[in-house]
Amino acid sequence: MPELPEVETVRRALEKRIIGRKILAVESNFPKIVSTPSFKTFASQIKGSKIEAMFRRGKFLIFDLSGGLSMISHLRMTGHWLVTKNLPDSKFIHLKLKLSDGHTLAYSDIRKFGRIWLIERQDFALFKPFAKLGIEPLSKGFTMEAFSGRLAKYKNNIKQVLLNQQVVAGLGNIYVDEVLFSAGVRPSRKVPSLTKTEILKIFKAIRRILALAIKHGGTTVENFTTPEGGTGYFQNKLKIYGRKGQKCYNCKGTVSRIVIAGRGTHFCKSCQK
DNA sequence: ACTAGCCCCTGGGAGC
DNA sequence: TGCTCCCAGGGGCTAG
Repeated sequence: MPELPEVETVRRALEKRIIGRKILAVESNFPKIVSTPSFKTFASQIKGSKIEAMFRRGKFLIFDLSGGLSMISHLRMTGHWLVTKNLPDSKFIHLKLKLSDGHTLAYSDIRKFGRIWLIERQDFALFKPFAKLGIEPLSKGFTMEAFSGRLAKYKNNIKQVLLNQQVVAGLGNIYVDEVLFSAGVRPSRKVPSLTKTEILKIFKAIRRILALAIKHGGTTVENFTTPEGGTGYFQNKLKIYGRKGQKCYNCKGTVSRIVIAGRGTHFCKSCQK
């Protein structure tokens, strides 16, 4: 499932290959993939525009287009972007953008959870999914003060709070488990029970693990691939996620799996207090 | 203002 | 082998 490091990996790969290209034609077999505006409006507005820049905010990808428009994409569970001259014939490809250099920029999504939006750049502030988005964890604004200040609002368990995009933008199920293992904190711990030292450990782990995961091109579980069709490498570095029943790397214990907030949650009973 | 529960989807694994 | 059932999972939405 694409989280911040996977989305950043996609952004970097796309940036190298599509900036400066014009969108010549727009096609879809599933118009609902475009959330707003209507697909018809979307298609007519982006046709002929040039892709000028690419950004990421949390798990959102932003394509800045000429004419003051931004196309925004969220991959949710199984979304992919592909750039290719030989597009495979796939029922999972829901959007095809023919580019001026002969490549097709295509969006594929098995479960169709992902969504695409088109907004006027001047209306960025009105774009609802961004309005409540939390701190960008790799930005300068992500300080221990800012982080603990955000946490102070919540009484829930730390796993659920870290999954909440209003607190820190971009963490998902895999990296929350990895962060809490690294920090030695049980996912079920209520936020008010955390000591300052524990919060500091979580804070540092967030930055360290996300940066490391980006360095390794993200994590491929389920079916994350880069726009070139390659996989990430961070799955080989996972210390706790998906390791139910296996030996903890830190101690002789066994990795446990429980469900918190409807998410599979992995932790070590002896290493995480 | 925060929290719980439901919903969207499909491939794949479990059970028979 | 092949059928049916059920589940994961991000985030939007509604209700409490």
